[in-house]
Amino acid sequence: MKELIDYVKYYVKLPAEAEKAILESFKVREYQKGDLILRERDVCRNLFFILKGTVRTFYLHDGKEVTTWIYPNGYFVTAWSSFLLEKESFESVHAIENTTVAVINKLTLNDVYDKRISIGRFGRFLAEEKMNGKDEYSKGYMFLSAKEKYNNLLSFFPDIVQRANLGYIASMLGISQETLSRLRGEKS
Amino acid sequence: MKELIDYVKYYVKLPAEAEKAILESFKVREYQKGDLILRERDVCRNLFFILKGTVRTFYLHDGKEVTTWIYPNGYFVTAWSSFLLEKESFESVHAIENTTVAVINKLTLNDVYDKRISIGRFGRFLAEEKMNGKDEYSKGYMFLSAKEKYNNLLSFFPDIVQRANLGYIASMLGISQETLSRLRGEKS
DNA sequence: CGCCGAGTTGAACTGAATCAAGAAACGTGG
DNA sequence: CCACGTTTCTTGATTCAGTTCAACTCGGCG
Repeated sequence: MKELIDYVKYYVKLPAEAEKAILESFKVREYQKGDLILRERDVCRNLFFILKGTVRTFYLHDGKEVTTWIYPNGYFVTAWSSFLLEKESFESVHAIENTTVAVINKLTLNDVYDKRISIGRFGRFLAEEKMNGKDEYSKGYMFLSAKEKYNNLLSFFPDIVQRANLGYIASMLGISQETLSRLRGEKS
Repeated sequence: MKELIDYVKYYVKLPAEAEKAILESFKVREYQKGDLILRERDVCRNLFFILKGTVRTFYLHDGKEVTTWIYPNGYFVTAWSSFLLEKESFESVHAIENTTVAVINKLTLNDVYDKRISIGRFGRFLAEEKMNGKDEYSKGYMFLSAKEKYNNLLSFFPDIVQRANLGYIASMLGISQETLSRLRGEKS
């Protein structure tokens, strides 16, 4: 759980009781490679912090799986739209390695947000930072070729090739598996 | 300013003093069509709520302007990455009609966030909702053809054609001006 | 009247998708 | 530890939506 506490501390000062509140509110849970952490059409009532392993989110489009993102340990994951709006999720969350997470459900989270001002502030920073990440990502990637997208991804997530297979990575980049395979074939 | 108060009230209960704090913290400012509200490379220290008019954000890519989004009245705008991280903005904010905004600077905003719990909570909801919007948008648009993107845009922002010119709209959709012009030419 | 920005139309080109086989690698049970 | 089925990855040929470049139209306005 240290990784989670450090993550929160990166954003806000955390008094001892707030740290205690976090440790009490999150539960540790384990998944096997291949397990579905959240199934499409369920309402996602949990927020997960990955302590160990790798997770992807995906949804079905024309009967085919589309990977939306791949998350290594040290990141928060959930089906955001489902979690925030309490509606059925269009995406699934899938452990692609043996994975350990810290889980908190929405009710508990809201409770902690309201009771611990520092954690409430952290919640805002987390949302702001996620929003900003998505914003910069979508703007930055718009004009990149398939090759540039891939090199870019490798630069900030180099071991993704060990953690996720070709098809997932290609899908996450919005390119076909064949194209990505050809890119790998070329040198540099 | 009523529109702004209503916007906040949509997300949170707003005690009278909190409402007063908002009215005191935001200043009204006017821009002429064509004015730059924020210039690229400046640090954006303000958050704007559009009371009247239309605004777009854009950045330069290979010497050409790329419109990232077009906002009508009733929305918050800023150069998010610059505002949140207090770094130089890569994008500019541009009034494309005569526009009236309510402005708040970051210091004042943080102050209000900390002093008024309801407004702090609103800040988190705002960030969460923006994040979610970007998320669903980017996922939803990935597999749409140029035509579907345009029809989709028209369905939730029908008067955009009156408010923004062809080039801005095409750029915002990530398609060329020529392609959008051809789409308009087709019937239906 | 002639210029200018905005929009339209035409023709040629291209990056990446798709379709279609194969080749490797992987793991499970005998 | 090997055989066999399954999944993952590679390679080739073809196709297409949308880009690019270039020229042209239209309406407004000094």
